[in-house]
Amino acid sequence: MDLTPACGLSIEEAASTFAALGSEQRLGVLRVLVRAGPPGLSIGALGAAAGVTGSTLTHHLRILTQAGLVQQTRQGRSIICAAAAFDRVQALSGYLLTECCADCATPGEHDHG
Amino acid sequence: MDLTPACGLSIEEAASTFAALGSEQRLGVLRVLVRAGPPGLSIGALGAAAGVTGSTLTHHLRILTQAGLVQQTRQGRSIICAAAAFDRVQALSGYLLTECCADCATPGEHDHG
DNA sequence: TGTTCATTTCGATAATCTTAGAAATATGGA
DNA sequence: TCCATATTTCTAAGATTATCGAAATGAACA
Repeated sequence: MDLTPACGLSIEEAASTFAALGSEQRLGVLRVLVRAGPPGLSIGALGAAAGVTGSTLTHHLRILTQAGLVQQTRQGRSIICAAAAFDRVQALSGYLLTECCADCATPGEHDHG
Repeated sequence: MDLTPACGLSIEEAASTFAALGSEQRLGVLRVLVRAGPPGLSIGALGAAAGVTGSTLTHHLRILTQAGLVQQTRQGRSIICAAAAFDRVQALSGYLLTECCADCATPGEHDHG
């Protein structure tokens, strides 16, 4: 039986991506990063803005990067980080909305109120 | 300074909701539940279908319920669980899309391809 | 090549999460 | 009341995650 969902995320990928977002610290980092926009921020600047530095920041950044939520590019001595949340969040909501609900509901009908 | 986002989720709520989804086991439980649709399933039936039982299931169910992803109703001897993922996923994507990106992008412009 | 700045790896500790068995609680029925 | 069923609480072990300081690596520049 094929369990691969339509949105292209396996249950393992979905879980680890959700887990990557499941930390206030990382959500804070991502927040700074997303607000910084396409140009991104160096890891140093990011750490200063988010209140996380050194090896701890490296740790969280690895998790966010592996989840595809952040992209890194070397620029001179620094490493520039930029958020890539749009696609991921769409894939994530797609995971629950399309994959999980394929049998029981039509996505698009759900209402917020 | 007010950090409350437009989508109504605080960073703490967002993080704990993401964390609730950040487990293959819980994602599996939620999957069964969402596919079961509005009528829901008893905890026993849910556990049997998802391959999780007893205290472990109680544990995961508490997390999902506290995150607002699952709702429980007593029905005779059993407790019926039903998924409430639609609203939450919308709030969650809203969190990243609206709250995080308020300064740098207009939600709605992001494209999947 | 040597120096400096930026980031990572290493190593250790504390904290949190997961899982599960056994006992306890709650509900419905005889 | 007594019994059977359904779920939870208690308790504890094992696994994973978070955090941090110090040393190490990588890149640019004199």
